[in-house]
Amino acid sequence: MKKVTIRDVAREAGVSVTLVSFVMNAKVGKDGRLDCPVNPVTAERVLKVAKKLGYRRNHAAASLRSGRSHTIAVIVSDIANPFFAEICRSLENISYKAGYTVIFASSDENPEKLSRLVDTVIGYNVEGLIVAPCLGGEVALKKVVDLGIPTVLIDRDIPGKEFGRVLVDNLDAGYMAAKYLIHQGFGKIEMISYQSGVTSLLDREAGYQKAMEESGLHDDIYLHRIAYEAEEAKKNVIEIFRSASKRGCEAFVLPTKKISMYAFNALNVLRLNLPKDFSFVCFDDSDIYDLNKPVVPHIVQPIGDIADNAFNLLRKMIDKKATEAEKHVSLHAQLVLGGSFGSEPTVATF
Amino acid sequence: MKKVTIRDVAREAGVSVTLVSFVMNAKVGKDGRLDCPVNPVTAERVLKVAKKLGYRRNHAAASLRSGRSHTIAVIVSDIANPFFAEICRSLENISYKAGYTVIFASSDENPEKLSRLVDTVIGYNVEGLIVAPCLGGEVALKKVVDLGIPTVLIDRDIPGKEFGRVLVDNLDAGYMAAKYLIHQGFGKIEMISYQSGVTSLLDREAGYQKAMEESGLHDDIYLHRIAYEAEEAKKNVIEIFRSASKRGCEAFVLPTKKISMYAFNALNVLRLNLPKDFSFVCFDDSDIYDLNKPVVPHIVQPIGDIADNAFNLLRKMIDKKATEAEKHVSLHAQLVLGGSFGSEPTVATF
DNA sequence: TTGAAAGCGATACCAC
DNA sequence: GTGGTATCGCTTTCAA
Repeated sequence: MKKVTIRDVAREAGVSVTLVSFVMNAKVGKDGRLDCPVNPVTAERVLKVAKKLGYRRNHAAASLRSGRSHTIAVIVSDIANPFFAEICRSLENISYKAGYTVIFASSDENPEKLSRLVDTVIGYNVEGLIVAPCLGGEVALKKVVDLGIPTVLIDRDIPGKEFGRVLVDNLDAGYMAAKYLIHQGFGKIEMISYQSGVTSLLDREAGYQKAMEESGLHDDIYLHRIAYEAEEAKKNVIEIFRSASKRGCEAFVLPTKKISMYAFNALNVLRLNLPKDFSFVCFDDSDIYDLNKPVVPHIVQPIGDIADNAFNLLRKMIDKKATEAEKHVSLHAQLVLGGSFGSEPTVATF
Repeated sequence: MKKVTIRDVAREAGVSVTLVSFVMNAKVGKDGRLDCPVNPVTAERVLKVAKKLGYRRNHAAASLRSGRSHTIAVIVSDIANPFFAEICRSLENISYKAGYTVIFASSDENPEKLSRLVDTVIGYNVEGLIVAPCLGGEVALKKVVDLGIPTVLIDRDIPGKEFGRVLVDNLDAGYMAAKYLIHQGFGKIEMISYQSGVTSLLDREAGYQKAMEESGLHDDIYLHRIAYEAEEAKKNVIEIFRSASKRGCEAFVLPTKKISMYAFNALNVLRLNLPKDFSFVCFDDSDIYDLNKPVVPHIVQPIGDIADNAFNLLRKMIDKKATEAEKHVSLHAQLVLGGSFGSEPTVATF
């Protein structure tokens, strides 16, 4: 079966290619009729022929001629990370509804790959980019904005006036985590973070500290910094837990999913139990948070909101309608206190 | 900053567009030099000019003219499902290395959306498709093969001679799960599945039954079929567990991650413990399998292999080099017995 | 309301 | 080795 072009349709319908083009690009108005300068009867015929022949617009040709691609690119730092996978799912849905096609790619935290990906998607004439930058990605992204391609940053920030931004307030998230534990009556609250913190982590740490200070617990601030490498990190956390009760520690803020997993592992190894020996506020999502009794409080990023805002902002930027104020969106994280697979989560905001 | 075309490069380098095209499409041979009929000195100059001007091939134009897009589409049934997210990640990596760009999309188990997605990607002149079909996706996919677009099925099978297939042997997977428990000395092994089973589940059930029969446990086969809806399913599973010990049941095969989660939930609700009261073999991946002591045996699909095989098969089909025998790849699932975040998993095959 | 014709930026073919 | 040019399928004036 060979390709059906606009000419085939035109010939078969007995009209010019122009007419066919008009019809194929017409949007259906509110009254259900096509809003294009074509006789409705003719339009109907064209539509029928197109369908009969199985015509499909050749995107390459349309894009080449019009300069528009109705395509955006989404580049995340790791598409296998459930957080990013969810973001991609949402973005794909939203874009699809808005008539945009999405090209996804994963930079795998590699600035060089990011740079080549950027070249590729530029070649696709994408109208805009949504990027979760990897470390060192500044150069590649500078290139994109220099070309005048609207770009929205998510998850991580990097400098640059032209970027749109949809970021979660991580200071607030860390603050909320600690504050919740304080409200529960705990005072000796410790936090376990990484040695080499990225901005998002540093912000969460700052939030924890702010909450502690605000509640007169300045002297109880205890911030651990573990190795990033897994085996080492596991050991570090076990050490921290081994001596924790001696210090009178009652609760932990665990600012990433992985750190939380290390903590659960340590509980296992030391035969400790969650509500009895310690309280946790974890981050992100895990089956184990839900299956614990009671549910482990955890802080999640509003994935749907991130995707919505990122796409809408990008569209505004594409249409050159984004004001400077709109170009920086800050979202609140949420504290999840209950609910599990199948049930609506119980959400709180402090 | 405006676009740089091949003509700009040609003018600046003082050569014809043909030359530039040759150079830009040349592959670097083993000896490090470009394999194209161009004077190396000229080529060098062209390359330098192209770089200076920031030339990037216009993909739409190239694709329009050549009919090739170096693009494949991957359509999964739910991109937020970690299994598919991992598949996508692997596919993106492999394709990228092979010089292919991937368009991802998610049909969200909706045949209509699948159909529209198919239309869209066909318009992109994709050279091939990798699809995890959703229920009712037959029609849309028939359209694709009718157009002669090479298509590889993963995860689920649907009829059709033209499809390539990379599927996991689910019968084998179910067999392995039951066999492992039998080897552990259990006899009263039950399985919890859904009422409305898709093929993959039915195969796993058949595998369980085969293993039981083979070991002379035909009379102990007990296959529960719970509701698909979450709240209902949760209750069903709790009921099953409540009466299980009275029946003398010792172990369960839990053929999906969700069913496994319901089972863990039931343990919680009924205050039962895993090694003491029952043994499980679960499916897929979950933090909770790893954090249990000992690790909960679980069966995983070989994601990397699926992606590798799917892409390689697709390439062969694109190049029309796939024999009929090669068009059906069957992969073995793996039984994971140990290891957790940061450590290599311990894998066994029966 | 309709149609003819000019390109968009690359590649492919053919001539030199 | 190198260059001229028709062409891919569509959108977009512009004219009728």
